[in-house]
Amino acid sequence: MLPARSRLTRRDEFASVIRRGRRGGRSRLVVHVHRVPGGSGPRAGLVVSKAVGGSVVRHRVARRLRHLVAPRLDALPSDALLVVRALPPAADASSAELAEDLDGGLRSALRKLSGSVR
RNA sequence: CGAGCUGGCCGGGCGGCCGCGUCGGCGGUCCCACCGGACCGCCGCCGAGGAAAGUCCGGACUCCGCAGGGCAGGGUGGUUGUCAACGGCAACCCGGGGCGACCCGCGGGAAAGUGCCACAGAGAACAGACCGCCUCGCACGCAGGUGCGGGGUAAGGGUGAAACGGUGGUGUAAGAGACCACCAGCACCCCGGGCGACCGGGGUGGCUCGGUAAACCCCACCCGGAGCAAGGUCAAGAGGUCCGGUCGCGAGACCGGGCUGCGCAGGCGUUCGAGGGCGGCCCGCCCGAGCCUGCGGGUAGACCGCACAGAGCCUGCCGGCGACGGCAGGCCGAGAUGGAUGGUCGCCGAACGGCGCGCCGUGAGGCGCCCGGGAACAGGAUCCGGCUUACAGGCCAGCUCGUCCG
Repeated sequence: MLPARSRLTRRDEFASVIRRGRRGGRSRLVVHVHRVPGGSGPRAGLVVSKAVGGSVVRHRVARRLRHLVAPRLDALPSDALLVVRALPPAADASSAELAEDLDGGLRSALRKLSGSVR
């Protein structure tokens, strides 16, 4: 799972990643990636709002996403910040389905990122 | 064996691989004058619920206040206990339901006052003559009687949740607690029992009095306010001011440091006193030079609180009908802060489903096998005691009623 060091914790970091980062949307989730100079390893955060479901459902979705994000984090550059925002259909999706959407969202966000930077 | 009542408990299990958080230990790297700290790795312990939920009560804890008194406001509502406390719990009382085990009750006062009682019905709260019954007068008629008008009457009919006690008799033109007996009910008094709510018995009285207080209200008792974003420490901070330095002829600009903690506008006020203590108001007392409103701006980071030896949990004994209390021994049980307790695979698996197969039974159906299926409600966030609500299903104990056998 995600060690504490590679988590996003600050409110303004979340805000800037969602606001200024590159988006990759899928039906069950949205991936935001932003590069901040001086980063010491990629970090990630999750957003699961009340629209997704009750407390039990939200926690289940967050746990599954955490497990899915962890191995994919190594593939990102060390100055990357990642935010995965779950949408209501994620509530009753399996881990395999979430993985599919995560990979797809990540791919298109990274493509936009490399296009804009260069 | 069937039907039921009550109480308690559990609420998916096992394993492989990969992970997360707190704490502890060991090792390494780095910072450091010291104390110590940061990061990494390995090992070990522990790591969601019976409701963690709703946030409905009660407390612990923290801050504000403590000079009071009155009014207002809120809460509770049979009694006696129990508890840190409670609107909780226990036992009992009363009323209602059930053959019973048991269950249900927002259970003070309606004879202090006020309000409200739909529809139906003639009439609904100082009752009420629609039909009926009785009687008087007049008219008609030989008569039984009929019609019109006046009066008496709550026994009967009909309406209603409810029609102003019930049954029998005396009485009367017909009737009526008008009177009498018994019964029910009410008020008061006496005796006995019980800590008490209340129960049992007797007497007297006028003869009878509706419901609603989760309508106002009355009575008794209780109640300061805000809440862990409480609160504390540190850091940062916009602006102001002072000192020093640099640049500049100068106005000033920039840098560093100290103190303070913002700026602008408007209003009210400084012994004719705003405002605060004071929370709704008043009186009183004390403090007293600032306070209020609008606009703009800043902060919401870290640590402590906070992971706690406690109204703690488990076992046994004792007291008590019980809630609970006492004593002895043992145990230490999550602590995150964008929020850990998981992901994935395999095996086993309850409910449930199947024109499936076999056996038993007259039958509804039951049992076994096979196949499918794959677990309810729901996750801490300062901590406890309760209440309420949600919940697939399972287990245990005690008790009641019925049937059969002995």
